[in-house]
Amino acid sequence: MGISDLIAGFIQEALEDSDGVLELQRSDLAQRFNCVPSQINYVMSTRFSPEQGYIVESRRGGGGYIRITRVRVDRETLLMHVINSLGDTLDLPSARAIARNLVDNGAISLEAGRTLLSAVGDAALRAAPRESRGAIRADVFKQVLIHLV
Amino acid sequence: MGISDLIAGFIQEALEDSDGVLELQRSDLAQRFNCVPSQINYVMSTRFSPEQGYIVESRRGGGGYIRITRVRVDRETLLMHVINSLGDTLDLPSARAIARNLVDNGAISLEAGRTLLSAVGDAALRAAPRESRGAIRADVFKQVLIHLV
DNA sequence: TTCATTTTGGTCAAAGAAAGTCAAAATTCA
DNA sequence: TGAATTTTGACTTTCTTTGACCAAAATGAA
Repeated sequence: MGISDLIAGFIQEALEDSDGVLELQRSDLAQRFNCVPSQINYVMSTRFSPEQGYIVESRRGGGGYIRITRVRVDRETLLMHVINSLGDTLDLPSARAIARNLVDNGAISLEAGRTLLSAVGDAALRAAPRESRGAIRADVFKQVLIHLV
Repeated sequence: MGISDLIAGFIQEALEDSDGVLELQRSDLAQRFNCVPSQINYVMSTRFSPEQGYIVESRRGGGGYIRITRVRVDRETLLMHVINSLGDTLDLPSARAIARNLVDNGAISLEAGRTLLSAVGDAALRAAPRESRGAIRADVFKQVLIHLV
């Protein structure tokens, strides 16, 4: 077990204690674990990605920080299920149907549903080449859902 | 948390109390927070800009002052303003800044803001050719906002 | 009135304080 | 062994703090 796992473990415990949100300083943490600061970035991107249910925000400069938020898991399963069922390409009618469903289920808010649909509509993707529109639509759709988890 | 944040916090509280307008003296404030006067200018420009919903006026000389006014614009106007200010192409950092602002202003919900950002992120647009990404990002961003108005 | 002085606030650039990126080197795993 | 993962560190970017110098408004003396 490497140092990355140690750091990840430490953060997860701290997240338990602090009930889901945690703010820390990159260099502090690096010192505590005796590693270079950039290793913290590595840990963030490999173990605390949105796909894994975390949101990581940060700020540079004096008084900078890294904030990690664990998102709740209830609708996570539902959303994950939907995400995993999506293929590499997606047409607009299907997108509409899926969004409608998620809203009806209460998995996402009406506002988020609308936002989602306007992001994958024809007007939004008009600058994209025809042949890759389906793929882009699928990517956008997935990304939005992933980040909503 | 740095000194700039302290100062900003102090001002915001004072604004609450005084119901939206506040007049103060640069050197007073600087003394109170034990910093150089120009730091006040820094705080003004980074935390009380018009984009963030404030008007800052000032006057030099004897009896000089800095007046901060919090302005409340209705969300429709604000959204329209933002939409119209967008160009044909948009980079990710700018998108982030704008979204953050809209959320802070209460013009869109946090959820919608997140949704918006994940829709224009790199992962969402990876299937789009590099050279048209900026354009697609701008289109998506605009469409989402338009539908949120 | 006119002009010098004083009292404010403004600008800008340099220095400092975090965090981010990227790719090479090291290590681990299949 | 070869590929994937992890560890490092040089370099970059962003945000903050500080200070030297500038500009404008008020005030009072000539």
